[in-house]
Amino acid sequence: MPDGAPKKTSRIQKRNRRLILEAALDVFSRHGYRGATLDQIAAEAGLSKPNILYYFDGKEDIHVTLLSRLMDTWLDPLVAMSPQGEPVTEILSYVQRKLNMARDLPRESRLFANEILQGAPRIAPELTGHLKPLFDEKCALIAEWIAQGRLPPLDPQHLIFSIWSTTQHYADFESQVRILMGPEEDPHARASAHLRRMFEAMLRV
Amino acid sequence: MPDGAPKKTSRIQKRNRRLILEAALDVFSRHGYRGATLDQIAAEAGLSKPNILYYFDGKEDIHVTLLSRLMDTWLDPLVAMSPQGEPVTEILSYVQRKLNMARDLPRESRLFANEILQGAPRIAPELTGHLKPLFDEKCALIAEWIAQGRLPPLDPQHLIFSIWSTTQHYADFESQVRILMGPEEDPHARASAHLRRMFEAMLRV
DNA sequence: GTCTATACAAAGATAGAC
DNA sequence: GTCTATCTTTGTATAGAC
Repeated sequence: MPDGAPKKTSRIQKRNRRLILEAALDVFSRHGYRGATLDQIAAEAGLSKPNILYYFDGKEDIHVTLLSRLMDTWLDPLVAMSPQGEPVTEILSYVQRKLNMARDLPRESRLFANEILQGAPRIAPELTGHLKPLFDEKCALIAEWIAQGRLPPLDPQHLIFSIWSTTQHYADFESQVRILMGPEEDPHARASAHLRRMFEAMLRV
Repeated sequence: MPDGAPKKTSRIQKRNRRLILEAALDVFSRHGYRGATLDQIAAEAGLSKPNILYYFDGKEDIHVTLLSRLMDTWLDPLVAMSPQGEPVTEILSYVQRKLNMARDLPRESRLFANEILQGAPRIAPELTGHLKPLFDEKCALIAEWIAQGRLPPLDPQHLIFSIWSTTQHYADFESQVRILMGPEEDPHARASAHLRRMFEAMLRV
């Protein structure tokens, strides 16, 4: 492409790839990698199975494409935790953003959960390459806040694990939560209040 | 069986059923229901595939048998939370028992996580029948402690969710934790100290 | 009770017409 | 680019000998 010619991805191609990835997110998040079938994805996308394979090299290609494209969105709330802000506020806001994400993007949460649960066979490189540096950076930030006496002495790594697990629980274990809570007027609001209280208590110097 | 005749389960039958369930726990917890194959289970159990199907009616039969047999063990730590004890001690002990369980029985944790994650299709009745009543009972106990002023006003249901999620995280998301923590001398001890501090802070009146 | 051989179904992928 | 038809592999389950 010497003269900067476009990659020739037509409008219809973009649309179909988007349709496929949207359907795949649905199916993979509900059934896991092995449990998902191309037939289901094709049916949900409203395309034929061979047509799916015209746009992607195969089932695994669809899966890794999905995971890669969603990784940035998934990490956004942590990226937004800023050295400029007030420590307790920053962390409590992070908890809220993460909980909102579990509410708004439960399929994405379950997609990642399925993959990690089975040993992260297809996403380990992304974790090492993208998540780990970000994780280390934010742990260092929290450690600095502690050193400055702006946070009580706590374990930055395990604090982040606790934030992840408590918030994602509402997406990943939604079926169990629903069975145990019964019909609830506003489940998100109660969870939000609970987590704010919990982490507030923990972060008090 | 009028005269109380034994069910005629020979020693070898018991042994083989045990071998199969042990192998199945391994395979199902690593790959999920759909991802697991009878070939793998047979290979790990050291038996032939048809022999597996002599002892169980099929793949699903093995799976539900596993889940049912493990349910009691799984709920033990919560059952042990006693009205007689001191509230804060009882809850902190529960956290520790649950964390120990994630360390000692990670396969069981992942088996349940896989099932819940996919909507609990095969275990919903057990959840409704066994887990729900126990959950309600313990929520009522915590609510009583709060009413007596022995605990701060917190949300019993979400407190239990937070305990489950933070402790099981170390089993269910072990692959991610390992990538992020690197080689660790005693990961369990650090997690244990962190969770004790966190829930202690939260439970302080 | 256990095995070999095999039936049967599901699912990933390809061929080739249009 | 999209389809129908089909190949191939894999996986659950059964038949029947021993």
